[in-house]
Amino acid sequence: MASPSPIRESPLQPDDWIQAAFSRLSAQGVESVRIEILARDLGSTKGSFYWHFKDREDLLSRMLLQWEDEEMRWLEAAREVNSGAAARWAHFVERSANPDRARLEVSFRAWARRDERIASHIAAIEEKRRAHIVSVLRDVGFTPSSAQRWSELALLVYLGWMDKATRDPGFQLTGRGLGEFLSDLILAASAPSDR
Amino acid sequence: MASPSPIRESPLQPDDWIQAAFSRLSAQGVESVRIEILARDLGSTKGSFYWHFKDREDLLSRMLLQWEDEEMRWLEAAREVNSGAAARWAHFVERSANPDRARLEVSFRAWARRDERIASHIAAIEEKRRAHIVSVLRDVGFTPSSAQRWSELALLVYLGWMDKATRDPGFQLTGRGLGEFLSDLILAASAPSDR
DNA sequence: GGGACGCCATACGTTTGCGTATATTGCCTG
DNA sequence: CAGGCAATATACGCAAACGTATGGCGTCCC
Repeated sequence: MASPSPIRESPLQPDDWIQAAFSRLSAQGVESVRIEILARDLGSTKGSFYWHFKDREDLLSRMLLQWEDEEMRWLEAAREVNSGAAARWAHFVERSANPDRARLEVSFRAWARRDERIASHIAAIEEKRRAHIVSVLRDVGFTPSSAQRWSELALLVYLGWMDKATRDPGFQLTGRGLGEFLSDLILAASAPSDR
Repeated sequence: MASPSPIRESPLQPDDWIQAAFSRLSAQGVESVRIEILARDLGSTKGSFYWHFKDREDLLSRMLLQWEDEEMRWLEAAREVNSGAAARWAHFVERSANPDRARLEVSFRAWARRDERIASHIAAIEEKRRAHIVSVLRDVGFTPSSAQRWSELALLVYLGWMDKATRDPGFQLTGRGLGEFLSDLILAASAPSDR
């Protein structure tokens, strides 16, 4: 678990540490991101770590920044795609339904619950995601207010799906995927036209 | 945080320790359930703890059992209430929407993600909860298969709501409550009659 | 070929938490 | 009022992690 290649040759980059830390974070939560463990995973020692990072906090904050940055960039990019609403929706759902990504996000969210700093970053991402969904729903003909309401619901379903999918591994396989859940929801929402 | 009354008089009961531990678990996760911290919270010392418990594992497993037991009992009882479906639904939602309960459950779920043992207990509760929702939906006229589908969705919304409500405290207040979310969902589900 | 510096290893001191072992205290009972 | 036991306090040894300090080793550059 999380020891990708004990054989190493060239100098370790900060990003190698960050990747190893992501791996731990995903699998076991922030608490398990331990410097000397990462060092073992990378076949190195703390000496290397403290050369690249000031301390553990430094690592953690770089992790947050990197993750947030990627999420934000993706959402930016997804907004500017000018294919149809259906395609933009599919695009969003496909990325969101990725189990590895879900595991990582769930771990960030758990972390956020114990650290106010993290929580605000999560909130920002969430808000951007919601705006994205709203724009898709509006393109499909939802009224502004119903787009708001249903985007909130869709996000709750998304959150719930991440929780469940990351706890029992069989869920994504045997059950229905996130896409189907959200489709059901949106179809139902579209049926009574407004409300 | 979590130091209810540093003044103590009569002998500490095992349950006092368990309650203090629940408090920590809710606020900061399992990792923060530390014997010597609980002792401080209770104005006591480890000596007392190890008289009542074998070790930390003992405490943790008793916590799980107690929580599971209460959830299960409640669900049993809720099933046998013979008021109308609407009342049973309201009953369920009211209990589920409790923020403190949500915080505790969310912490158990995070714990479950790192411990297979816990996960199976959570799964059992989840399953029972789903059965309860299915029975309500059926009473309201859903077909068996649509009751199944919509119960799954309702549970995802529930999970998502717990996640969100426990991360930003303003959410339960300014936004809509869990009840409204679920009502929207169920109303939408009822409209196109079947599917 | 000898510094200088980038990168890592090792050794150290400290804190925190676990679990055990051994007092200590207060009450209850004979 | 002397034990005895329930309940807790204190003291200890141990392990994991942190962060620092310092030593070693290769490479490049003059």
